[in-house]
Amino acid sequence: MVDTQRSAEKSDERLRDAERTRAELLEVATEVFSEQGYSGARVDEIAERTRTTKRMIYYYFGGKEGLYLAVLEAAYRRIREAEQGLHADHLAPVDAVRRIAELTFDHHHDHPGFIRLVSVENIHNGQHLGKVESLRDLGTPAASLLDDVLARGRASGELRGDVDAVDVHMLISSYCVFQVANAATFGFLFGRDMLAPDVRERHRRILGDIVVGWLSA
Amino acid sequence: MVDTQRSAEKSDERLRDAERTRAELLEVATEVFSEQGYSGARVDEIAERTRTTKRMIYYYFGGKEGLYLAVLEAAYRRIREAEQGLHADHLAPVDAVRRIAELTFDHHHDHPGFIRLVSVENIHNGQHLGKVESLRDLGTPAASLLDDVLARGRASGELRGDVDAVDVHMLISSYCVFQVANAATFGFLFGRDMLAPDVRERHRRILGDIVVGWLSA
DNA sequence: CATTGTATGTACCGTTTCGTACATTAGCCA
DNA sequence: TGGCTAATGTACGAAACGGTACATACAATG
Repeated sequence: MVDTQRSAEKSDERLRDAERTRAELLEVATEVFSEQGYSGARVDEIAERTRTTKRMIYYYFGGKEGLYLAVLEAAYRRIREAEQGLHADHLAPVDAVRRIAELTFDHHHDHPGFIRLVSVENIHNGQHLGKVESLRDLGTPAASLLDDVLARGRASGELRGDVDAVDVHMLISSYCVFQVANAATFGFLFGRDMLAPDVRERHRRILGDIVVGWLSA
Repeated sequence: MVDTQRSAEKSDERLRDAERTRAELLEVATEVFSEQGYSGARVDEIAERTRTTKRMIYYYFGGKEGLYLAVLEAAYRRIREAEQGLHADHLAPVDAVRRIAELTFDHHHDHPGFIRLVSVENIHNGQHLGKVESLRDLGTPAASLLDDVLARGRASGELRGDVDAVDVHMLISSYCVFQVANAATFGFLFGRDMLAPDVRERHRRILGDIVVGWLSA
């Protein structure tokens, strides 16, 4: 009844496939915007790097800005999903905060494109982000995860109780974001390759030490 | 013999003044580049915001990229000067590190344009920064200042001795840079105005606590 | 005060870049 | 299987943008 051309779920290589075209456009656009910034990105370049044409950008996203908004939304949505997969309730409070810090660290290093996108958006004062309604309160999950751990630590006396979860998150974020977003200039000024495996490993451990040290009662 | 038009030193309002034109161009360009990014900045807009014309950008800086390089160099030079005015050798090691952290914090908040410029440069992978020979090893002063304090602390037993000065500097920088560079997106996601005076004051104190806590033996 | 080179203004050019009008085809459904 | 619509390709246009040729006026110098 169904299934004329498409076999199972992964329909492969139809000439016309709205979903595939949209997805490919989005993927390539994410790369280009994060590499060149919003103004630096060229609509023609994005199109050339896909199997479709510029025409489709206007057909599906309305224009350059629409495409950028879609990229932002998709990127943040992916982050949210990653955060939701982060469980720490089976660990002792001290171990849990270190775990959260380290996983956040890894996540940032593994998704430099997203970090760069955030930098781009900040250059433009977050003016696009504000337009995407669906991203309101996207930070809440991350904060409440930390909040839970802090509460448990306070109760058990292992963690100090006078620290705000968002402040903790900011410390972790700032450290992780910097590693990726400022690797070029910091690396240049201090002759340090921030992405080298051994350097990365040390930074990771240091972050854990700092967070645990700060929060320990 | 001298002094036909110019009175004393601050010659005021000659119609032709190379220094003034150059300086004004540089100042406005710093603003525009930090507001719009490299690609987003328009040569015409920069010119319009000064009392001179686009022609002068090409006359003095060769072009858009030359102007951007000059902006970068001037901005980093200013930072270096600020750092050199930072003395901490009269303070006890623990107080010294807190002082350095807090002054760095203030400096970042007071010069958002520079921070944004660094972000812009990182989006472009520091490709321009590498072209400015005069900026090699610009990080050294900041690192050695911290290095001295750490050495004193290690000698007196007040600070732990197994921490690298550059790592300390990176912690401080990351925290300070994030405050300014990511104020828009972080503020939006967590509903927090990063630039509000009371928030700023708390962040400042927290940074000091973290650094001192980490380094204390 | 005449001369000369630095500094500046105007008008313009060629290219890039975002966006669109128009034509066309693939694939779903009756 | 034939028609209808969603999807796609091509070619082009208009404005923006970086850059430059040419003309000119100011100011230091002898």
